[in-house]
Amino acid sequence: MPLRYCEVALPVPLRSTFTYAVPASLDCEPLVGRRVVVPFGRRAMVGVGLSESDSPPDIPRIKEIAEVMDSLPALPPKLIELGHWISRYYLAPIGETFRAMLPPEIELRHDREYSLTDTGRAYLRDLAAAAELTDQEQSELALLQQVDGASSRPRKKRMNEAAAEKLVRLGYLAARDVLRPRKTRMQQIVAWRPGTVDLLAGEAEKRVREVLTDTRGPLPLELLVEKASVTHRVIKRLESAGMLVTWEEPLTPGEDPWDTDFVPPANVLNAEQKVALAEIWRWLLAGEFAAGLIHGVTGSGKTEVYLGAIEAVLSRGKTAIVLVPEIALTLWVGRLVRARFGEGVAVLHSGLPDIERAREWWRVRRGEARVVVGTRSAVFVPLENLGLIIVDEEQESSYKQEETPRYNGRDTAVYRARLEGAAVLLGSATPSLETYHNARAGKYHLLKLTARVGNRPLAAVRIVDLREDFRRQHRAAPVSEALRAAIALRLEERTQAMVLINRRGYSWSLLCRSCGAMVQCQNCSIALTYHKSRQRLECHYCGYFLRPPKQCPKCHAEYMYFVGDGAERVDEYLREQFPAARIARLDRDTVRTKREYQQVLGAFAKGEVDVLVGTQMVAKGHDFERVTLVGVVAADLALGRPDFRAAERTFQLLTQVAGRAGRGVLAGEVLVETYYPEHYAIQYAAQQDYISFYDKEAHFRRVLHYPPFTALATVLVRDRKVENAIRWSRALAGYFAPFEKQGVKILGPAAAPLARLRRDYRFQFVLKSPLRSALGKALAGALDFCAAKEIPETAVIVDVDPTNLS
DNA sequence: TCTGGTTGATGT
DNA sequence: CATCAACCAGAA
Repeated sequence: MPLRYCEVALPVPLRSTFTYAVPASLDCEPLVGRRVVVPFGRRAMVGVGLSESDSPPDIPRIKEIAEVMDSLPALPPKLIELGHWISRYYLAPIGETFRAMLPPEIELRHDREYSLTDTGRAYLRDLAAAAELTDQEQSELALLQQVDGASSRPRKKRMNEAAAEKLVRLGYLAARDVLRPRKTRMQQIVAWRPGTVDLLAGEAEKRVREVLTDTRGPLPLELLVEKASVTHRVIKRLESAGMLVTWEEPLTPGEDPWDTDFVPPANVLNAEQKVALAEIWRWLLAGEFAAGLIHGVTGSGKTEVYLGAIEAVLSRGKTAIVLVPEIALTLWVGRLVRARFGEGVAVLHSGLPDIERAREWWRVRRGEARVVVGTRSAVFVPLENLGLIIVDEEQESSYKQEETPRYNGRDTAVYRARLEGAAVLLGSATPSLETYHNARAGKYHLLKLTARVGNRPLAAVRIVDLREDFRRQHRAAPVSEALRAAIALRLEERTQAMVLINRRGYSWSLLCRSCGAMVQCQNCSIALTYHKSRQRLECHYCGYFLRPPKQCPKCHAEYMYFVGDGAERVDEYLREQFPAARIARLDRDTVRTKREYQQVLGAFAKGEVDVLVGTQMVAKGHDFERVTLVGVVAADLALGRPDFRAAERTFQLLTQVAGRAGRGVLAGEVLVETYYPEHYAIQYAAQQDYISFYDKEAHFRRVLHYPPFTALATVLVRDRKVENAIRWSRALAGYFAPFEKQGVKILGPAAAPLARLRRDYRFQFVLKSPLRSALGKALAGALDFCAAKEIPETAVIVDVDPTNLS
């Protein structure tokens, strides 16, 4: 038997894999796809086996694999292929790429369960019948008997694992890993005891009864407390008075107690939805790769089509992945899917504690789940026999990972579907330019949903010209007069309003009137944002903060003033204007946890809040039936920035937020404040006209050589020392120059948009090419060039298909 | 990324 | 001459 060697990918930021010898004890073990523990430098590390070979590599000292962690390979072959692709396409270190695909590294308690095979049973009979046995046979007999007995007696003794594994290899035993049954979290359910005499004293107690009998029925304790707005003490008292019955019920994983009052919507499909679904059925029946874009206006019921599609794949015996852009949505969508398909639905996202995530991951790996709902990283779940991947809100930039490996979950989904011969369905009300372009070009099938559920009209959008507002008022209030009046009207008629201001903090900068300098972060060269409640200036990139100085740090003049209103200021202003109104703020400064977020939204949904002010967060909420006004303060903040996606982002945000108004029977109105009222992104958003927006924007992109007509990548060179950053980027510029002739346009090196971030000086190249292959060649060579010129790999960050140019 | 070894500035 | 942090190379 020749020695075997195994290529192992280790989670270090290096492009190479590492070769280890396979010890004799692992002779017959296949290692590809399995996680192994190997000595690396001074410590042990967990990596994954990528390939094996018999020929010794040309390396002086070769160490041995210490241990194999999984008996079932963590990664099936298709996922290994996917990992190689990501590493190649996004120029990500191979080990870090594979780490992103593996389950979190906590060691779950696997129990290995053995059972007798037919040959094993025969062998056991032979041994038992034999007159004389060697010591070896004696112990084998004992072991086999132990296994045989284990099935009848559940309480098993400790087993000699090494010996058992040997019998597995000889074919006498079959082994499988079972996870320890999970400790199910329990929740307390409270119900009203039927027939209890009504002797209630307090208001609170009456509310409890009402909730438990008339409006809801039995509820989890926490939810009851919330719904009836009472304290736990009230419940305790009622319980000891014998008016309540309580019992425990298991809590479904990934579900919060507050989620339990969920009623799945009725699923009646309209004509368009039926057409879309029929089309999807066709792809599934063909059984080969197909990609589709489902373009449906807000509120058109894309989700119903998703559910129908999942049902279709499941009925063909295949599995499905549903990707959503953020954690909050996994819960929402997860519940919908689970309500429809029951067990066999796993929810995976980075917000879960590692243990739970690993447990769900292995549950999926062992084939115990057929549908997985999750965020970006769920595109890697080890589902086999994959039939469908759904990417909801495909335009969301959160699908792009902003650290290595810098992959895009949506694009990875398309590639994975191709690898697995599955269908991929991208859904959006405002598709990204890239995706719609693909649909137009015939690469994706295009499915349209143009009617809103219940045929509700879209809200009317009114554009408020801030220039005109200023001319009349001659002072800039945080909120335009038109919006102020509109809010006043809602307060009067007792409906609700939402105000979106896409800037955190009180003011976005502190400026010196004397010298014009802004107070900057000392690590990041970015203006510090003033937070009034915390009385300090904060850096939103690195967390640095300081007391607002009285004097200018540069010229020491005492003329500092705050410029630019943020959410905190708008909130304060509205409270001044409407002292009687109930106003709540929703942004990263007021809500830290998911709980708080739910609470604020919950209060708003229940009508306990009249006006909700907040950042993007408010754009994502669910249906609020009594919202009749959505105001967008400074809608054009993004438009002033030198970002080629600014128009697209603005259009998407406005369209999305406009969809928030008029969800119920009351008609809605949207007010959009802007200094560029004639800008096409704002005009078409007001008209909710995606196609016209696409045509216009596509035209610009084509002329200016931006995606989807040009492949784009950024190369960032960074270092603590300016000299290094400059020297290295000069050297790289020399390397890139010849590629101009091959159709790659090189811009830079220039100071990156964030010229200094977390103490690093940053210089950036932007590479463009109509030919992706040419771009790829230039990039791939760049890293080799760096290695040759002793430019540290970690100083160079390549971002392929960046979502922003910083 | 992590680790350990080397170097040079600082202090007694 | 000891101590420490900043810097650098190497990991199979």
